[in-house]
Order: sequence, then C-alpha cells, then structure tokens
Amino acid sequence: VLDGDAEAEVPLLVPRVYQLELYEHAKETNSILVLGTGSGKTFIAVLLIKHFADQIQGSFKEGAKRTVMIANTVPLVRQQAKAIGQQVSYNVQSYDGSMGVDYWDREKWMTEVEKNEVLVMVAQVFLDMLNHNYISITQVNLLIIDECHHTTGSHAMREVMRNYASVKQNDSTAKLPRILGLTASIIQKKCKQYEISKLLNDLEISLDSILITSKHYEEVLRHTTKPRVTILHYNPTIVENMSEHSQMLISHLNGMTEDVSSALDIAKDDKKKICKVLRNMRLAIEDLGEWCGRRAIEYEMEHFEELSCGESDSRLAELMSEISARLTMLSGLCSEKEETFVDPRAHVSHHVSRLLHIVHRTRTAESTHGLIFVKTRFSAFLLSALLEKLRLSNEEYAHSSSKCIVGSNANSFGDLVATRLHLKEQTRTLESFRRGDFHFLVSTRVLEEGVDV
DNA sequence: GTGGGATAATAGAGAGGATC
DNA sequence: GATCCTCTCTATTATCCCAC
Repeated sequence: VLDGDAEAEVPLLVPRVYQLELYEHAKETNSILVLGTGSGKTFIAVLLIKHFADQIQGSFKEGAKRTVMIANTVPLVRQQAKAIGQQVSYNVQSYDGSMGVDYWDREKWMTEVEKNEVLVMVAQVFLDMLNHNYISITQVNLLIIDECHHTTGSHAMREVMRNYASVKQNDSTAKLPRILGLTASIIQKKCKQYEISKLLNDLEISLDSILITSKHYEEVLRHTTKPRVTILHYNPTIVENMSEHSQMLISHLNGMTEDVSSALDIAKDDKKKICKVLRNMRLAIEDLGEWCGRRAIEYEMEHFEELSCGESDSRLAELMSEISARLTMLSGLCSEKEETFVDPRAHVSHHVSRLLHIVHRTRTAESTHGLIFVKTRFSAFLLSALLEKLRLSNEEYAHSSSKCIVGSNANSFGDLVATRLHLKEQTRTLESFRRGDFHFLVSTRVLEEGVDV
C-alpha cells in the first residue's frame, strides 16, 4: 500500500475541499480521519499543527507546549518528519530507537524538547518518555497518531492513550491535547461482520475521538490511489511433481534435521536454531524452486562456517562443522547439475514462474518500477537474487535489477552495531529505489503501510 | 533480549445429518 | 438410540516480523 504523491511532493498551497472539511472538524474536536492512501492525510495534520501553532511557540521550560506525532514504524516516522518539516516553519525532529534514545537522560531530552517544536517518533519512544516522566501528556497540545488503527490491545499506541485516559479521569481540570488519528484502514484484522461496529466503537473510545470521513466522496476518490487489481492463480500442487534432484536435496535436509534433533549434549535452543536454518533451505526449495534452494544452500553454507568458527561450546562447534560439511556436499551435488544455473527460469516453482512472467511483460514499458511483497526475509533475499541473476544472464530481463528490504531485528543480524549498519543500508536502498536506480524492490511487511515509496 | 500484533496450523467442542 | 462422519466455531500454540 503506497502513500500517494501528495504526502511526499512539494508543499500543497491550496487545500482540497475535503481536506478543509476534515480540518475544520478536527479543529473543533478529537477526530479519527479515515481517508484512503494518497489523499493527503499528512497535509491535514500540517494544517492543524499550524492552527494550534501559537501554543508551541516559545520555551518549553516556560510553559510552551509541543506537538507530538507518533507512528508505528521507523521509516514512517522519518518520512512524516521530513514531509512536515517541509511545510511548517518550526523545528521538526524525528526520533527512533536507532538514535539510542533508550539511553538518553532527562537533560538530553530537555534539550531536544526545548529545541524542537514538533516531535515525530515511534510510538514506543513516546510511551517511554511518558513513563519516565520526561514529558507529561498535558504538555502536548496536539497528539497526531498515524496509522491509528494500531491503537488496540497492548500496542504502544494504546498504552499512550491509557496514559491520556488516566490523566483525564484523575484530573478534570487537566488541559489535554487535541487528538488526531489518521488511518486508511480502520480495522486491520479478520473479524466477523457483527464485530465491526464494536471494534469501531472500541477504537473511538481508546482514542477519545470520533471517526469521521468526508462528505465529498467523489472528490476524495479522485485523489486516492486507485490500483487495478489482477489476480493470477498458480498451482501449489506442482511441488509434488518436483524434480528428482530437488527431492533428493530435501531428503538430505530432512535427514540432517533429524540428526540435529536427536543429537546429544546440545542445548535445546541451539538445536532449534540449526533446525530453523535447515528448514529455511527446505522451504526455499519447496516454495521457490530449485534455483533459489541452491542459492540458499550456498548462502547458508558460508554462514555456517563463520558461525561454527566463533562457537565456544566444543560439542556444538563439532555438530555445526559437520552440518557445514554436509551442506558443502549438497552444494557439490548441485554443481553437478550445472544446467540449473544456466537458465533459472526452468528451475523455479509455479508461482515464481508466474511472477517472472509479469516481470518479463514489463520489459517494453518505458520505466518500470515494481514492488514485490513476500512473507519471509529469506524469500525477499532469494527473490531479489533471482531477479539479479536473470538480469545478468538474459537480455529480456535486462530491466529486472532488484534489491530487497526487510525490517531490522537483532535476532537475525547479530549485535546492535550490525543492526544499525543494516538500518542505514536499508535507508540507502529505499532512497536509491526512489531515485530509480533499480527497478524491483522485494520487501517484507515493513513497506506495507504508510511508507512512501 | 524482550514484548507485541497478525496469522496459520492444530486440536477440541458442539450441532446436524446419515446409517444401522 | 447408538455410532459415525462432516462442518463450523473457538481456543491454543507456533511462527513470523517489527519495535526498543
């Protein structure tokens, strides 16, 4: 789901009819704006920031307030901060975990709050600020919640609103912030039809706001991203007709998995980790086809060698080097089937082949930019490798340059330093995609909502 | 390392129908 | 009436990804 032009482009000077309508409403009461992607929700937020601007002028220490915007993901926070910064004359700063905000003390926060009138942050960061009492909800004049449908359960956004509610309950004179919730999809989970009104009501209560949408439906539609949907079917049972070679690889991997699970003197967690890696390879072969499976084996082979070297537990190191040796053997078996690498197209699963077909069809288009969403990081990595391979080996796919992007998570990328580097790289990837340096971006859920690509 | 949400897979409970 | 099967709904568990 992409946010459309309005949120990234140069500041809009003239608000559209429905933007004005919703803005007028939000001026008067707490509101949840329900507007489709590309309709310029951020612009309404900007108008509102300007409307309440007299409250945020001046020194925080001397009682001036601040405007806070919270969002769900790091890229979204940065993007919103940038967009707002372009349209208002105040200092706008974005905050997320990668800046080390977790370790900031009161003094550091005070300098930040003193310096910047508009703070855009990941919901968890703002919640931490509230919990540490670095700022009180009453010192905020306007709280903007982006993708506010996340304000449910125990999500950080919900916790922020619980803080708001408790202040409201305990102190009737407290000057609470105006709430502005922004969302394109009010409910984002499977539910029964009869549950909808309850869920909507819950959201209104959690946000202490009223759900509103524009009367000028046609006008909104004109400015909303309208995708044309085409559904392609594929045959999942094609796995059953897998080549003998693939079946052989899978039975080897299964054998290794069994050996690992039955190994003695190895911690349960370590076993689990190794089994997961083996499982990933098996899934790669089954879901994506032999070419990707082979690539996965090569990748993990190198990875395993590195890991087993750094392992202090001798039993574990032994097991890992054994697995590594068996992977090398598997990779050797693959090398014998060299033709797999000559034309990958003949060695992919059915749905990947449908995907390649779509990519192929776009070759004549003037400028193609494609986003491919996948479920796991692993397939993101493999698919982009596949497209790159095709680009280099087949003229008809010369336009299929690709990279992948996934969220940051310490579990899969070692220590915090690596994570941070990784984050920087992701930002660079996204920027270069926007510039049009390459054509296909394979992504997990990180880009699913809000991020302007 | 911890916590959270969404979702898929699984098992279990209950309703209803078919058969003996 | 007893037994078996199927369908549907629900609760639990596991997995994945993302955040700090």
